Order: sequence, then C-alpha cells, then structure tokens
Amino acid sequence: MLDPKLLRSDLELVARQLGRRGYTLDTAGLAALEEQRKEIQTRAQNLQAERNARAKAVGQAKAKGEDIAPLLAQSEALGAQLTQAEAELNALQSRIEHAHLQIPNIPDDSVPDGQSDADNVEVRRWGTPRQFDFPVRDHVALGEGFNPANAALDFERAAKLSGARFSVMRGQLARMHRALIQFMLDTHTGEHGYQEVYVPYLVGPQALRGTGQLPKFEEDLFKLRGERELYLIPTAEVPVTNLVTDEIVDAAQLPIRWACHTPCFRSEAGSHGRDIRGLIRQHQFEKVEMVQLVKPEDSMAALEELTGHAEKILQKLGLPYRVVALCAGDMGFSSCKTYDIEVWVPSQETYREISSCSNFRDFQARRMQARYKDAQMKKPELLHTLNGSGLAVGRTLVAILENYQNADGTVTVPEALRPWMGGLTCIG
RNA sequence: GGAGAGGUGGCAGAGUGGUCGAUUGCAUCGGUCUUGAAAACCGACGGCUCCGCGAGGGGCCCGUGAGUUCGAAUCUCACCCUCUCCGCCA
Repeated sequence: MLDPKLLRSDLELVARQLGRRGYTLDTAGLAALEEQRKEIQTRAQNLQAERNARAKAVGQAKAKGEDIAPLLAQSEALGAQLTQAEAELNALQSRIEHAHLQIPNIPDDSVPDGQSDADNVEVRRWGTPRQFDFPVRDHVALGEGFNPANAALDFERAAKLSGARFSVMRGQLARMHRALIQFMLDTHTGEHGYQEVYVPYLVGPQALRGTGQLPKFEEDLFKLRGERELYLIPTAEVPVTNLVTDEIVDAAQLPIRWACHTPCFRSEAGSHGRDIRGLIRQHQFEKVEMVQLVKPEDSMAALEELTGHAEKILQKLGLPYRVVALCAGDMGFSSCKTYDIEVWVPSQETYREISSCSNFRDFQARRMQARYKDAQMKKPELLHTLNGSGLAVGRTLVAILENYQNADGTVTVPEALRPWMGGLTCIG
C-alpha cells in the first residue's frame, strides 16, 4: 500500500510514476472519494464530539443530584444523525481502503523503463556455459533415464495422484533434492547471517493481504475448502514476512535476516501451455527463501547484498547465471525494485529464472503495520521488507542435472554439494 | 471433542456503567548528584487519525465484530485467540 498522505497530496506525481509500470491510476475517482471523505468525516466527528459533551454533562448533573431529564430530551435527535453519519463514513472509508489496496508499488528511479521481460536489463553474468561433445539431454530425459522401470523423476505416477504439474522423485535424485535444501539453508545461516525459521504452510487472508497477494491475485492461489479461510502459501515470503505484522521491532534487532525452507503452491492460472514439460513450472515446489527486515535507509544496499547471497549458491554449485534488472512493466505488484537471477539451462540454450530478489520498501510494512523504533525516535516508523529466493530448489535441480550431465546419462554431483550427499560423486 | 479461566499501553498488572485512554510497578528517555558508574531524587513517557499556516482544537483505539444506553474497558450476543483439566492423537 502506498502512503495515503502521498495519495492525498500528490496524486499526479504518483500517477506519473505508476505509468512506468503501464498502470493507469484513476486520479479523478480517487480525488472524488477523498473530497467526500473529508466532508463526511468532519460531519461525523462533530456529531461525536457533541455526543461526548452531552454525555459528560449528564454525568456531571447526576453526580450533583440534579434532574437529568431535560438533558436527555435534548439528545434525542442526535442519535439517529450520528448513526447515519458514522455508517456513511465507514462505507466510504472501506471503499477508499479497497481502492488503495489495488494500487501497485512505485518503481524506484533506478528501475529501467519498459513494458515486458523483453525490456529487462542484464546487469552481469557469471560462469561460462559448458560446451558438450555429445547430444544434450534435458532434465526429464536424464531423470527418467536413471531407472526406466521405476524412474527417478516420475511425472506419470504424479499425474495419477494429482494431475499435471506435479512430480515424484526417487532414490539418489530425491536425495539430491533434499541435499540442496540443506546446503542452501546451511550456507545462508552459516555464512550469510540468516536465522532459520519454520512456519505454517497454511495462512489466512490477512497474511496474504500483508504481502500483497490479496486482494488482487486470488486466482493464483490454492484455497482450502472448509470453515476456516485458509490458503496454501505460494511462497515462504508470506508467512515469514508476516511474522512482524502489528509489531514494533526494537531498532537494535535490525537488520533481521530470516531463511526458510517451505513448499510453495501455485495454481498457475493463466500459464496454460507454458513449460508443460518437466520441473520448471509445478503446482508444488520447494524453495529456500531469504527475508530481510531493515531500516529504510538500508534497504537498497540490502537488496544488493541479498541478491549476492542468492548468487553465492549458484557460484558454489558452479552453475552459470546472469542477473537481470526487471523493467518497470515486468515487476511484481508489491516491488519497487527487482533483480531476477537466471541460470543457464543447456537443453533450452537459454537462461531461466531461478531467483527473484525484491525490495518492497514500506509497501508491505504499511499493509502489515510492521514498524520499528529506537529510544531516540519519537514515533515508530515503518520498516522496509525485502525477499529473494535462495533458491528455487526444483529449478536448481534442473540446472544441476543438465549442466553436470555426462555422455552415459549419469550426472556428476557438484563438489560443493557432496558433503550433503554422503560423499557421492555421481548419480544415475 | 467435554469442562473451566482469561484476553487492558514495550512488559507486568489495577480498573465491573459516568470528568478513564485508563491507577501503579518495571523498562525506556532527559535532568540533579558523582572523577565515572550505580543508587537515590525530579521530570518525561501509548498508537492511529481529522481540521488548522500556526498556536491549538477534535475524533477513534482496552482481542474482533455487532448490540443495549444520554454515556461502555466495564452490561448482552457472536466470533477469534491463549491457558488449565479430561478425552483422543503424530
């Protein structure tokens, strides 16, 4: 959510900045709502003040033992007027709030112009894609080939259980999948200063509103049927960031860095036909997420740092990648600046997204009412939130299988991962 | 699932219809004292928001939402959450 004060005071500036996203702000509509609000709120509050004054007078009269009947008679008409005015005000305020919740974050000045992923700007590359002297197999062929009768990567069995976009893994492949999670978590906690957290995988709508998935993107989520309104998390960002909802954090505790492994569940509505084959786009996948809560002045530096933490995983695994600055039109709803990290996928001869690192500034914090304070500050202030994948586990597995494949269909285990694989050097 | 207790400011904990947004303690901040610190003493100290250039003046908030009342932290109802005991269970 943007600062309501800003939306009141400089609507045209906001509209211009949001225009870079390709978003059209309804300035006339918002201004009209605001004008009504002012009028009705003043009226309602005047009536409330009058009610309070009269109630107080009754109390004082009664204490002195005076007759209160005349005072009560005076107040008769007030009640209905007040009820009416309060109802109008409530209705209007919820309309305004609803409108504000639909507005995306303002892109940072450093974000490149552009409308789609074609306009994203490559920031740097690391590593050199390997030259193969044999026909390259994709990860599906490799995984299914490990043991054709009982494939290590088995989409058919998964489909039998759950339909398309699910997977079953077995044996050494399943172990590597698990090893990656441990490796990533251990790296972030051991070398990058993150604290590991464990969180619920089912959350209520208020948490999803806090990070910005609701109210606008409900169709991307899996929602449980039942009495309780619960959703499967689409990313650990939701439960982890929302840990500070309604809290005032002691400034001495900042920056807070949390790393968390969770499964992620996405309906992938609207991506029919894309990435049908393989592990790239699944309804359920594992991810290790990094979340940072920082002081406002530190958030841009923290974004660079956090992106570096994600890159470090790829460097240790020896996987070539590039970092891309998303253009204004390609960024997520809540973000003011995003770097995508894309890993080299040999079978597709292209870089594919494996991490997305974003600074949200105070956009999520305002929705969550997440603030911080130190002794010198008069009032608590909104903190800044950031997050990034570190990394998407399924896609990392894809990258390892394909980049480390051998001519005989086996896959070499990256050296950095071997301690988590019981020393295995090769699988398949 | 059954029975009971409870949700108040950063924390602890008073307050059961009326000048209560709330006594008090701890913590925090400023000051006095001190070579420095501690102790002691003095003072300050919730959040959100509206109108106003400002001085200042209002409104809302005692888990959440409805209700009763001239007036609700206090009464009624529903819901959420926490704790204790019993049952069940990984």
